Amino acid sequence: MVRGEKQSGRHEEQLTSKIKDDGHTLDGNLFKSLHESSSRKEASSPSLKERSEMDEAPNQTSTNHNKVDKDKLASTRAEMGEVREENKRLKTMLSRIVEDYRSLQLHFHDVLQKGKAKKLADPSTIMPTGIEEPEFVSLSLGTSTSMHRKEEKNSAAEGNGREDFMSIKEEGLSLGLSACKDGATNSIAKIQPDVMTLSPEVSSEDAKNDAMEAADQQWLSSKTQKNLRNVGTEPEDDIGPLPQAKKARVSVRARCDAPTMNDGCQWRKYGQKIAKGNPCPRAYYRCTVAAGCPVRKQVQRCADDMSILITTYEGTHNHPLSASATAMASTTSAAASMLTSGSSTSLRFPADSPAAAASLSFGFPPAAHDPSKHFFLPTGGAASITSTPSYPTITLDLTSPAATSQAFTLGNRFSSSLGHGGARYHHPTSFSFSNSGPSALSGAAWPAAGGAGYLSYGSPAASLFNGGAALSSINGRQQGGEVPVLYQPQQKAAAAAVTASGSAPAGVLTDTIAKVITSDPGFQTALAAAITSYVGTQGGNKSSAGGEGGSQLQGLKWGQHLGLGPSPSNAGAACSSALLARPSSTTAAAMEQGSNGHRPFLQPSLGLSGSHSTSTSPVENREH
DNA sequence: CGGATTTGACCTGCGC
DNA sequence: GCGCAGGTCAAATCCG
Repeated sequence: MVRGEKQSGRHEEQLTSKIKDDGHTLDGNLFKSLHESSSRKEASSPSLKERSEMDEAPNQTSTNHNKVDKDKLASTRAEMGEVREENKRLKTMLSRIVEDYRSLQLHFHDVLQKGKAKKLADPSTIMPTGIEEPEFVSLSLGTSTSMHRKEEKNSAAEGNGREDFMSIKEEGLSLGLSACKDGATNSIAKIQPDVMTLSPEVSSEDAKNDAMEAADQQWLSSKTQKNLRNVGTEPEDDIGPLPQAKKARVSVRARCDAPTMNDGCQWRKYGQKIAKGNPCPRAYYRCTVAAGCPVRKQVQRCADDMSILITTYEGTHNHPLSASATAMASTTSAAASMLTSGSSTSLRFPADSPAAAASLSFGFPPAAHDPSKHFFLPTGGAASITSTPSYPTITLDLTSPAATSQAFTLGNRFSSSLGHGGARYHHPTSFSFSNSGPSALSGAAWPAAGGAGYLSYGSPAASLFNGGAALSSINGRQQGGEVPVLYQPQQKAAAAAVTASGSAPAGVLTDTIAKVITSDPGFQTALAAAITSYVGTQGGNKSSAGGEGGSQLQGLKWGQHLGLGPSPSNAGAACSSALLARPSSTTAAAMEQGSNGHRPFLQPSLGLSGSHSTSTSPVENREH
């Protein structure tokens, strides 16, 4: 009896001390234990009372024992009273802590909402470099986040709070997101909860990811050895020689009138060379978004068809990316990931599939590519993946020589920079691409976003996604939001917007999308990376898919859909509805309101040309 | 005047 | 070892 009380008292002491220790940093376990202990005491207290009352009866038979027992009883009751008081105290404490926790949570959400509102209201606050932009996404092109993971291990202790924070914010986002703990690489990221590194982090692929990282770092190392004065303090310098591996490249072929495709990043030309077998010079660019960013790109026109621009990306951004650049980075990252992980996915549509017939028409003659690794869709119009063994490269072919009549032109994209007089030419800021059907949008929008690696899967879903993403970026940059409706979830809107014919019926398309998504884990991973690049940047905020469905898709839901969702049709429907979402700047606010203040699925693009006097891509301001 | 581009020179890797 | 090709550097030049 007394022993039970003592035990109970000890338990309370432990609890009290724990509460004192933890203060307001209350976690779920503490909540649980407090609740349990309280209820336990509630349960235990009456039993003690009953026992003491039961003990009272025999005490009346012996006066000797009576005194002793009465003393015991009194002391026991006194103890019980103490316990009850302590119980009350604990309950009060618990409720206070819960209250504090909830008010903090509310305050936190308030702050988030205010920040978003500010950002939406004042586009001038957009930081082109992304340094102070809390919703940028750090993406690795063809690399994993193992570098970050290493640092996570090192700073595991100090990262705990942050991990809790992320877990709160992301609410179980399980698409391979990991908190970006750039550590030395990006100290800013440490204090930016929304800065994340996206990568398909499948545990079984950790080794492969590490290999990729090694490849990347080796490349960086070799570069920095030669170029210490430029990037002397860059963290890559600290990385020593690493196992032999080739750096993955992602090459993009697209019809583009402009000298370069604009991908949301800032590039500086550092060289030009006439490559063998091509009269057109190859231009070399390096990313200037952040000092020392190792990402390079090569731009060259196709010798066979001058209208085709071949852009090859390589390297890993060491800085957060704007939303528009994220589109490129995420897609190319996924493509490179697929490449280096050995996944040679080829999505094949049924021969009679309307999706196959009506969608991807950016086929490319096999002879023009390295025949070593080719993946073509059977319908002729196809996305191709090229991988050269010596230098692993994925070629994303977004060209369609036949569909010039359906050229899709996105003009005046950088009206802001043009308005500032930064650009002398109108044409470089627009581009036209040839495609057909809904995927035409992806083809057209791809260069706008700077990449659409998922197209390499030949999936209309991916195409649509990238189209939507890129279009959202474009729309986000339009002044006053006065942009033509390019694509909408509704089939009617799509038909009205896309003058090109050949749109596949939405239902069939959705069906195909569902099949594609559910049948190919590689695609799931890639698509997940792309989606999380948008969902994830919202820090786990519920994202509205917008459009007619208006379904709110959290990261978790995406994970469920993309992973092993219970229903393939659900997955397809969910993805298609989300992929088709096109929140223009004019509708973004409405969407936000219509979804309990949650942000739309696709955010307006940020920081394309920013405050730079010239356009995002300097080359665009000049004629070669 | 500062920043971006141009362009010839230089470096490196690879094949013969 | 040599030549070639790809890639990079950096001084000169251009441009706003």
